[in-house]
Amino acid sequence: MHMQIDAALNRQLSEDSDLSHPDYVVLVTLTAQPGGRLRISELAQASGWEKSRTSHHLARMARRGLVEKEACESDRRGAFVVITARGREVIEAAAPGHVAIVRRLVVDRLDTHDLDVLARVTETVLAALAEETGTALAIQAHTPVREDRHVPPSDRNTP
Amino acid sequence: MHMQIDAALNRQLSEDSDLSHPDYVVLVTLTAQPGGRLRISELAQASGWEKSRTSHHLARMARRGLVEKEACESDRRGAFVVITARGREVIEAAAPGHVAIVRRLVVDRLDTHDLDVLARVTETVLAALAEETGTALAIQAHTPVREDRHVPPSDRNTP
DNA sequence: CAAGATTGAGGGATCAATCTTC
DNA sequence: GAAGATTGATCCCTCAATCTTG
Repeated sequence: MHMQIDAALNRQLSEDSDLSHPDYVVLVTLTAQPGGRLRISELAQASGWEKSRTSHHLARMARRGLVEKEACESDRRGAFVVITARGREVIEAAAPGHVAIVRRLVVDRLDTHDLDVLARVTETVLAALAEETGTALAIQAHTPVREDRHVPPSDRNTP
Repeated sequence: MHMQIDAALNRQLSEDSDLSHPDYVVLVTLTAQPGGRLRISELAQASGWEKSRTSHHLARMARRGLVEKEACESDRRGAFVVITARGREVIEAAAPGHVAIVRRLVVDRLDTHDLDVLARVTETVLAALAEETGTALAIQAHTPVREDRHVPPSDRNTP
């Protein structure tokens, strides 16, 4: 199921915009940040990716002008990623369609109880994963399902 | 959550055996078949993969001696995949550890009610996906969760 | 032309090694 | 030595194009 959902999201995104699903995750995370700026390792943590994957992906996105890197003054090992103006344009154009398909495929099909169970199951399994792998961090909270559940369809189009 | 589960399964498999998660899916599907033999397009359908992905993956597995291809008499466009003796050895060695981690991470953490909800949610979303993409087939039933739920842990180690 | 399957190119993801700064 | 990040190799996956048989 997850495989097919992800395929559908990728398809929708690359038809309507020029973004992959990972691109979308990065841009949404950055727009949620003051200044659209984040330490690279924090972005990695927020999106649940490895350092290496994050680095490769940001390199590709920088090449396309969606983000830029900035040196960090206080810790000269580190770096920031910043969303560009073009990045903002693209994500703003892509968001409504993306949100719509997530609703169409999942949120609108399930009732309150199902969504509660899903939320709980997710937390349980993430806890199990954390135990399993020592201390795998399991932070992941882009669209808090439980909070916008009762908003009427017409008013709901934020990422 | 799915991302982390899949990463954990891949990690476990490549530590304990020499298989990736997709490798495992192919081998389990084949062993469930009389003669360990299946038409390539049926394997694609059973595993929920595209033709192209299936073809590429089988090519890699054939190169490693896990499966072989056979011509089809009745329809000379088609072909069969067959699991090799070595393929059987490998999957039999890998299965118990794989089953164990799935239990540890998911099945043993959830109660009957949660698993029922999950099963229903999965069907609902797959139905939505089928609508969305025209007629996406959504067959996927390797380990029917609902049927082995009450077997005591010690007796449960079939893929 | 449609169905079964393969191929090649290109993005995506992981691992191990590396480089720099703390 | 450890933390922040990058690199290169390699496998995985998708898309579009192709080849062959029905």
